[in-house]
Amino acid sequence: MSANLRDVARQAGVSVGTVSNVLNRPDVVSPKTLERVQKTIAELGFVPNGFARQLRSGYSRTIGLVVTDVANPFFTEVARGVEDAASKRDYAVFLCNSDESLEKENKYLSVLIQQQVRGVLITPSDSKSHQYENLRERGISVALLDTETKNSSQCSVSVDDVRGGEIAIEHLTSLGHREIVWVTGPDTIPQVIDRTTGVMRAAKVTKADISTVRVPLMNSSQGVDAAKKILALKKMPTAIFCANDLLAFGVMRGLLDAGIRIPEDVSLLGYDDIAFGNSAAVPLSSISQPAYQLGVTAAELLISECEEHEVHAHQQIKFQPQLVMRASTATKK
Amino acid sequence: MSANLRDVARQAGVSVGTVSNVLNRPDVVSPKTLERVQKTIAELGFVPNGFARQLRSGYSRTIGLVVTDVANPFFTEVARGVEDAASKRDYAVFLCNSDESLEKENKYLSVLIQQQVRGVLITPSDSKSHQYENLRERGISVALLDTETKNSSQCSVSVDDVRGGEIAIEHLTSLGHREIVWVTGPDTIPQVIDRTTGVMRAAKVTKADISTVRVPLMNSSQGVDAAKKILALKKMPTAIFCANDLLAFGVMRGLLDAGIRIPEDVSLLGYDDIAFGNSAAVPLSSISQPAYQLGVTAAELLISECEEHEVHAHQQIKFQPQLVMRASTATKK
DNA sequence: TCAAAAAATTGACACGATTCAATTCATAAG
DNA sequence: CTTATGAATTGAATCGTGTCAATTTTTTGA
Repeated sequence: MSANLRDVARQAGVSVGTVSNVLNRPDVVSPKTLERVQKTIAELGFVPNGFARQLRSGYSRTIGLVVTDVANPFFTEVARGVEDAASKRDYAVFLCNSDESLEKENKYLSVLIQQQVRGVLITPSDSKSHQYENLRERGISVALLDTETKNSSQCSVSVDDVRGGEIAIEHLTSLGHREIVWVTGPDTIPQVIDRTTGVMRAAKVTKADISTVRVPLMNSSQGVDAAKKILALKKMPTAIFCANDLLAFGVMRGLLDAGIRIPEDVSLLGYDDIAFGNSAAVPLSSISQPAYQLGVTAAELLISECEEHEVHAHQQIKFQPQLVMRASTATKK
Repeated sequence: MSANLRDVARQAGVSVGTVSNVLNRPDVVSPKTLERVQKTIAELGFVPNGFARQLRSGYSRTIGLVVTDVANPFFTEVARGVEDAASKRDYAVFLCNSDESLEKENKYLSVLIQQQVRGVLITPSDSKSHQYENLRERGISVALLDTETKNSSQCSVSVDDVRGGEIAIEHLTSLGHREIVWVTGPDTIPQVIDRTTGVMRAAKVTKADISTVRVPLMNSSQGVDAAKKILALKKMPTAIFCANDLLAFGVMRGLLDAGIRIPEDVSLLGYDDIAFGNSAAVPLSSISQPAYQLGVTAAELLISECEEHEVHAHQQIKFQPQLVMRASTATKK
């Protein structure tokens, strides 16, 4: 059906070995031949068969990316970074969506094994999982994305979530707030755990009073539910900090609908600083993370681990979050 | 390194053909042999090599999804639909982002060919492209996503964009608006072409006066630019219709920053009805499309085409868009 | 018990690219 | 003009599995 290496060789009047060299080591081919073969390749619309190539070399040029929620613009941005970096090195990316469920995560990891990916970039949906060892035994590199790792036997690229939690509380208390509600997801999610740690640590220092409102998923409709819970509290807080912007948007909607003014009645702070933040009903103050950069760095690190397995030194890269102040947080009246 | 078919065959004292049969057609193997071979497979921890398997069979269980902008929540939602449906049928999905560039689109199509995907779901970034025939010649099914096709030799799943354009203008004119600005992207993009057709058709009927503001990309920062262009017009319109919500968000920001009130001074209508619409500074009226459903349907259609190539009848499925009225559009004062 | 039919098994070949030892070609030096 | 040297090219062998015509073994029926 479609042209293969042999067809190209015949058409160009050279051997298959030469065509292969044109593709993989163009420097050893004479310029004249190189040009002729490349022209033939273009004419026939030849594209090398990845399977055959992989069968021979033993390695694929694909990686898997497992995130907890593609619908979250933060992860979309991360995914773009991963894809751009991967594509630059001629890798293709499988995108998998775990929906914060360990079961779905494991299912996708199986799929990735079947697809014989070279490496996997994963945002764990749970703080502990043994499946990763399983992958490594099969020679598949694994790097953690947006999560820090304690053991130095793996790469990780993360943002300092503990510090992020601290910055948030420091910001709110510096505005005079002491009664703060922390709206967050399941405490099995690594980011949630770290941000909570930061929140509690800073609260201790600044003598703030934190009440936690926990929801099962970190999206905007759960945020609306959280708002209801907050409205039902005996005592309304003067500030609310949400574990991500999606939650914050939901909370904002829920509060505004109930006639609560932001930031006059209550300050609202999000996390992630997604692009919609400044288009929101009340432009949302947030903790910003370098999402795209995170993706690029992670992909580069993973691919370098894949290709230089022997000399590769595991790295744990940690970016710093940053406060972005907009209209939704203000001094306590 | 790891055991292969031949090793198993030797160890179990049978031929490679028999081992292959044990794996793929266990019913033709005698129970006695079956058990012995399976035991050997377990002992050696043999896992068949996917590359070789796929190389031989010529088929993979992967599909490619090419969208113009993953950062756009509309496409994210579509992607989720595609992935859920694909995963249900044990297919993995390569996600590719063309950024509305024909060049990037073609590059990704090459990558997908290399990966020997079984089929491709594509949102064309240009109204004409010959590359698709190229794919089909290689036995890769192609279905169009979010784009209608004229010729019945391919599947397509789309939303009636012409009608969407009409609905928008009908809505705005029914509110009394006659001076309308149409903010849109390059007129090479199929959706842009269709929506423009609808806009113009409805404008003729309702005697509305349309001026077009065109930007090179359909994202929110381009929307801000569009707002500047609108502010520079000799005569301010009373209503603005944007080709997607991201543009509308940008326009909204640009206008609000300039002190223009929405909808009091000007009505603003978006397209896509993304989730953030009702969290926006002014909740955005929009034309809604069944994004998730679009993705699910497209994936199912594509996979059925892949697997039942002979008996498959190409279908062109068209969903209908719907007006969602929020606060950003109002009667002309 | 034997021939015919059915079931089970075999193993060479194919898939398409990569590799590398062997060969041919081009260039420079003597 | 010859030889030595390096550059360019060749093509058979290889990766691990699936396929299928051919062969061997087992079952069936009289």
